[in-house]
Amino acid sequence: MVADRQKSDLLQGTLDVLILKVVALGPIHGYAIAQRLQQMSGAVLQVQQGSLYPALHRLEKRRWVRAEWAASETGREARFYSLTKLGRQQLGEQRANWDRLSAAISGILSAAE
Amino acid sequence: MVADRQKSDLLQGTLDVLILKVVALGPIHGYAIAQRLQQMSGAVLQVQQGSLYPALHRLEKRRWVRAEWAASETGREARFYSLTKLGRQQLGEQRANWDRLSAAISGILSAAE
DNA sequence: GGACGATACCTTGACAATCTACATATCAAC
DNA sequence: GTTGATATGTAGATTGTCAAGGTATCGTCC
Repeated sequence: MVADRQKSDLLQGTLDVLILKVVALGPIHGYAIAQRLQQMSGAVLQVQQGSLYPALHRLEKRRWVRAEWAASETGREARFYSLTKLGRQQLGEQRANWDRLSAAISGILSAAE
Repeated sequence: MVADRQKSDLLQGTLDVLILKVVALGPIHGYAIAQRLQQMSGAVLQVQQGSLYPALHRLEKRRWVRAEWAASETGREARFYSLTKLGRQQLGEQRANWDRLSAAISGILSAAE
């Protein structure tokens, strides 16, 4: 996941929860997930393919998502991912975790000098 | 940096900006930085020494912080870190980066289904 | 005197996630 | 027929963190 053109590489580990969230919005294939994240973030987030597919396989292995081949909007075959029950639970947990963490970090960064 | 007792390991790369921020509050030694982060975050963030010292050396190498030996509060010798001009600039940039990024992620995670 | 916990520094080895770059294939447009 | 978007995937390198260890000083408790 790249968050800046020049040089950024902030944030590791958040890709999973972002993917879970997008998949939770309805069955979707990998390529579209990346597009959706980019669009929803106002181009702040740009997921590289070399990050995306390993992440999807990771999530599938953990049974947080389920995959099946189906025809995409363009008529081509694509692997559609949907959230499992376990995945929905994970999404909840990790979302709470993100909230806690981002609040803690933001709090520190805005502390008065 | 550990954010959860059980299993967490969210967030990589944010340790640097957190350290820069704490150092910006005034010269401080490594051990105290870890304590301060833990305290300021309400125990959400716990920086391991194996993360802390490599990070400090990294920041020093990049000339974002400067280090010198001095006596700590307890009278013992310790390495006190202070922010350089470059470091102050970096802190500003990375803080802005964090704000952009966390806003983007939070926005996605709270999107309606 | 000796053990222990807190303070304070540090390194080593392994691991996990990401990035860059590459490879493949289909389809539409030109 | 070549380019660009769509769509999947892998390989190698890099990076940051973690777990685990080490050294040493200081105060306190027994």
